[in-house]
Amino acid sequence: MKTPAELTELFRARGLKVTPQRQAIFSVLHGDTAHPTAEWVYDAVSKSMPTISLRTVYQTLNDLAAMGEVHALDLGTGSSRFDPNVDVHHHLVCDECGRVVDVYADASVVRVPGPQKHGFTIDHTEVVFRGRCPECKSRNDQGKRKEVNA
Amino acid sequence: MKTPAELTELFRARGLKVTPQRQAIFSVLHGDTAHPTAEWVYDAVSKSMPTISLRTVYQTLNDLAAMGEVHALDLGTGSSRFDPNVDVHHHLVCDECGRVVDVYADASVVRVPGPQKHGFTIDHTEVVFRGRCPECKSRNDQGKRKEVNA
DNA sequence: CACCAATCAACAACGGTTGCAGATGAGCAA
DNA sequence: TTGCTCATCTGCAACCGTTGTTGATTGGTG
Repeated sequence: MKTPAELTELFRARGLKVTPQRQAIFSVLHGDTAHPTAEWVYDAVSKSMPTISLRTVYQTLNDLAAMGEVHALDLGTGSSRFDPNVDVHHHLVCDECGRVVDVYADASVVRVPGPQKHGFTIDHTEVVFRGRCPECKSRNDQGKRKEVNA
Repeated sequence: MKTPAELTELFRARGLKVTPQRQAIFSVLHGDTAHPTAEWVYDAVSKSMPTISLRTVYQTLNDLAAMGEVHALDLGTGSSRFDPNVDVHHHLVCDECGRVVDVYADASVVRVPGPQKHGFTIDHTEVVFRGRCPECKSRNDQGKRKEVNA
């Protein structure tokens, strides 16, 4: 994603005001790879700006999404995730804790066979790899051992 | 998905009662390819059984999902879709109207490069092709013509 | 430096889904 | 068939993530 300074320019260029709240959100997002929820961003920004409202966070995240500077993801983890990485990429999701990591893989090799297209125009292809992250795996192993011992 | 008769057996085998409500839901789902929401199933069942509650529909759909007889899909269309097709397959989604159609394509050709796995174990790969269905395309074309003429 | 639209925070509303409590009825035994 | 008992059903309220609304506040332009 763009730097906070670049986003500041972009907002100004669009006639949007650059408030301290928005700047705080820019800097929280910058370099983030954890695919945060709105709530998570709210908590993070609240640390340095306790008076910010969750509503403002949603507003700014939606503005950024509308400008294409972040992507909103729905990965079935309950709430939307916001992805500051706007390069073409895919996701690896832990079905247990919801952790999401970026994956660069070539999805153009999967094609819809013509007869199955039903006349659709396909804009893009999303690939979601689902499984377990190492942390959840080891937690499960402990659980299993306990069960066996019990 | 299994036939209503087979599902009846399955429920009985599991000690679950087979109520008229459940049977009505089985027969609505059987052969359905539209990936209905709970609300849609509720409306359909209500036609023949006007007193059924939405709560019961959710309950039965969740039971079926827990038994693996339907899959719950979250495709970012607002509400969960229930898919009676439990074969391995993927989906083509219209970003405009939310229509979903099944796609049989080999996704095993997309792999996560080892270094990007972060220690995850990958259970399965979901591919979502996004675009426009023919109906929405033609509706848009009309809109565009109007704009141009206006 | 003043003005006014844009933004803010707090609150209520919203849609989808689930928890709850009392009424109902499926399945079993006699 | 009849009656018993517990799972299920229904209707309602609560819940969660998100968005609309409102008056108060604030930033940027002239």
